[in-house]
Amino acid sequence: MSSETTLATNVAHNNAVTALISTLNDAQCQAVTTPAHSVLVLAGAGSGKTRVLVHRIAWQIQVMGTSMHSILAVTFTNKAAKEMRGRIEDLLQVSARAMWIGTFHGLAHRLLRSHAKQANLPDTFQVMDTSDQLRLIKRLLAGLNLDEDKWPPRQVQWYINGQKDEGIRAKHCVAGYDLYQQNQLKIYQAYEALCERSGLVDFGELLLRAHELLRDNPDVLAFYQQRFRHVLVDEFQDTNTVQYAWLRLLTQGRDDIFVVGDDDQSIYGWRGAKVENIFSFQKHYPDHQIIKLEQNYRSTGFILKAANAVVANNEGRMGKALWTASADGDPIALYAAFNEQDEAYFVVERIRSWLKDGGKHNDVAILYRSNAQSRQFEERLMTAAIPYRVYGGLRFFERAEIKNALAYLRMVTNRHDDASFERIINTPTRGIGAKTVDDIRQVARDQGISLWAAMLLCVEQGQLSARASNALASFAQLIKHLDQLAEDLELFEKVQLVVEKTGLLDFHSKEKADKGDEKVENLHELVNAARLFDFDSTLEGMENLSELDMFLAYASLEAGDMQADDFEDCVQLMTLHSAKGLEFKLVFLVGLEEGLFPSQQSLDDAGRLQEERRLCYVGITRAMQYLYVSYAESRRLYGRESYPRPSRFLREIPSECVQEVRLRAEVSRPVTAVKTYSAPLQAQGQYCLGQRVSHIKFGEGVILQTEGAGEQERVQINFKQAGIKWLMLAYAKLNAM
DNA sequence: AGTATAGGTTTTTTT
DNA sequence: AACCTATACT
Repeated sequence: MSSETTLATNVAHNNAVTALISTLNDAQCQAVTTPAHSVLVLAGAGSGKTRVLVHRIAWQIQVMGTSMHSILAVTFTNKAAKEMRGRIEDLLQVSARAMWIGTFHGLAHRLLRSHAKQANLPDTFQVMDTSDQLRLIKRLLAGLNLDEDKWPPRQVQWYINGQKDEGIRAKHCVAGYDLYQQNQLKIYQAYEALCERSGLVDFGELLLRAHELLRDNPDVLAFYQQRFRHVLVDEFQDTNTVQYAWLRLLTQGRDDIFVVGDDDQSIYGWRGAKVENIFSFQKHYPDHQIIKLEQNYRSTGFILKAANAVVANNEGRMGKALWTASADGDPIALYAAFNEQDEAYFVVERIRSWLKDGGKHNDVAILYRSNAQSRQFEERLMTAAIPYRVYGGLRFFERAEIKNALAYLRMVTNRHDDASFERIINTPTRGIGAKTVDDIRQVARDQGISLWAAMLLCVEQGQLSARASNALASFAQLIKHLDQLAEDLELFEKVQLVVEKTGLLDFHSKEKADKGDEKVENLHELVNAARLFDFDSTLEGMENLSELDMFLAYASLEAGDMQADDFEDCVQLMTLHSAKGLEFKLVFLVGLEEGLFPSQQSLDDAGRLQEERRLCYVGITRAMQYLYVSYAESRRLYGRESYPRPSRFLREIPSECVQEVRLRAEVSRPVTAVKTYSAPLQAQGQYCLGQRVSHIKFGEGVILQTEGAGEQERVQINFKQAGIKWLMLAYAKLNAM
C-alpha cells in the first residue's frame, strides 16, 4: 500500500473522528471514545444521554470499523427506539436496518419468533396485552370456582407479573404454609398451564422466555453472543431482574456492554425495575469504567436548581451534581387554582398568550400524574380551538371494537386462542348465551382441550340444545370461511373482510348514538392501519411470520401511537411517566396535591414516596425555558369533591426559584410574602370563588362555595391550618388578601 | 336469550 | 364520572 493512500485514509479517518466528537463536551467525548468494554454512564437529566448513545454507536461503526450487524441497542419504549434509529441514520447517512434496535419486549419477541421451537412455544403464539391478561385471569378464577371478592383478579395479575419480573416460575415458588400464598401459587400454576395450552404469552412471559431460551440453549446463546459484539442499553435504571439477567447472558465472556442510566430517574419500581442493577453492574463487570455526565444543556438555572433541590430530599442516591451554564431564566411560576377547572382555564390562558407571542404548539406540554386528569385540559383546549394530542390513556389498539376485530383475526391464525374465543363467541350477539359457553368451558376443562376444540366436540356429540348447536356451528363455519377467503388476500383485505363479514360493523354502529359512529370509524381506521402497515421493515428472524401475525404482534406490542399526527403541530398532554426522555420549552406541571402527586398509595411508604419524588424530578427537568406548577384547592376526583393540601414537593422547591401567580390582576409576588394589605369583606358579591381570605381565628383560606343570600349567606372556606369550614358571612368578619 | 336498569366499585404510572 | 356486574324485565 502506498504511503499516499494510507495518508488519505488517515485523513478521512481523522475527519470522521472530528465530526463525531467536535460537538461533545469532555465527559461526553470520553464516554463515546473510551476503549473500555464495559461502560456505565451516569447521565443526569438533559445531559445529552441519547446523544452519547447515538454517537457511541456511530463511533463503533465509523471509527472502530464495527459492522452494524453486530450492534444491539435496547430501549424501553418504542418511541425511544424509533428516535434512536432515526438519529443514527441522520448521523451516519445510511440505513440502520441491519442494526437491532428495539425495546426489551420487542427484541424478546423477535428472538422467540425466530426460535419458537427451542423456546417451547407454538409457531402461532400470540402476545396478549394487560387487559387480555386480566380477562384470562377472571375466566381462570371462575373456572377454579374461586370467589373474585376473595381473589381480586387485579391482585392475582399483580402477583403473577411480580413473580415473572423476578424470573420466578410457578414451579420455583415456595408457598410455605401460608394458605393465601398457596392459593396464589395454585392460580399462577393454572394460569401458566392455560397460557401454554392457548399459545398465549403475556408481557412478562416474553422477557422470561427470552431469558430461558438463551439459558437453556447453548447453541442459540453462543450464536447471539458471537453476533452482538456491542450491546448498548438506554435507561438502565429501569431494567428489572429478568432483563438484566438476559443482558448478562448475552454479554457473558466478552463483557462488551455500554449502559446509560440515572438513578434519580428510576420511576418504574412498581413494575419490577431494580435501580440496584446499577450496583450489580459494577460487581458483575469488574473492568468497567464509570463516566458521569453532569452538565445540563436543557434547562434554565432556576429550573435545574429546583429539580436538584427536590430530589435532594431522597436518600441513598448515587449523587450527581447537575449544573448548567445557562442563565437563571424566569422563575418557576406557581398557580394556586380554585378547582381543577380553574387550573385548566389558567393553563390554557397561558398557552394562548404563548401562542400569541409566536410560540409553537409542539413546544408546550401539560404533564400530570394520572391519565384521568387530562379531561379538563382537553375540554378547555377544545373550546379554545387549540390543537392538542393526548398520549396514553385508551390507545387505539386497546379499544373494544378494535380488540374484537383483532380477536377474529387471531382466531383465524390460531383456533386455540381461548382468550379471543371468549371475546368473540357472542360478539356480535348470535344467540350463544352464558349457559352454552359455560358448558363448553366445562368440556374444555375436563378434556384439557381448547374452547374451540370443545365447541366442535359439543356440536358433534349433539349434547346441546338444537338452537345453541346451530349457533355454534354457524360460528365455526364463519371462522373457517374467513380463513378460506382470507388465504390469498392482502393483509388489509383480510382485515376488511373480518370487519365486514363478522357483522362487527353493524353491531358497533348500533351502539349509543355518539359512540357508534366513532367505533365504526375506528374499524375503518384499523383497515387503513393494516394497509399502511410497513412490511418492508420485516426484521430478520421474523421472515417466517405471516403478515397477519406480524400485524397482530405489532398491535399488542405497540398498542398506541399512530404516528400520523406526529407531524401535526399541537400541544402535548401526557403523564409524567410517558414524558420521560422528552423536553419542551414550556411545561405545565399540574395537580401538585397530596394524594394525587404524590399519589394516595405512596403516602405511607417511604420507598414509593421517593419514587414519586423522582417522578417530580423528571417532570421539572422536562422544561427547557418556562415551568408552571399548579395545584387546586378543591378537586373533583372519582366523582367526589376533595380538598387536598398542596403537594410536599412544592415546599421542597427553594422559594427563590418560584413566583406565585395571580391570574386576575396579574400580580405576582414571592410565595413567602406576607400579606401586604387587607380590606374588610362586607357585603355579598364583594368576593368570588377562589378568593383568598383571612379569618381572625382560622387564619388564611380560600373560598370554595357559597350558599344562601343576604343575612343567610354562608361560605365554605378551605383554611390552610384549620381545614374546611362553613361560615356565616354576616358574622365571619373575613378579610380579603 | 337478550336487553335495560340499578348499584357497587374504582384508579397510578407502561411494555 | 365511568365502568362493570348482578338482577330484573321483555
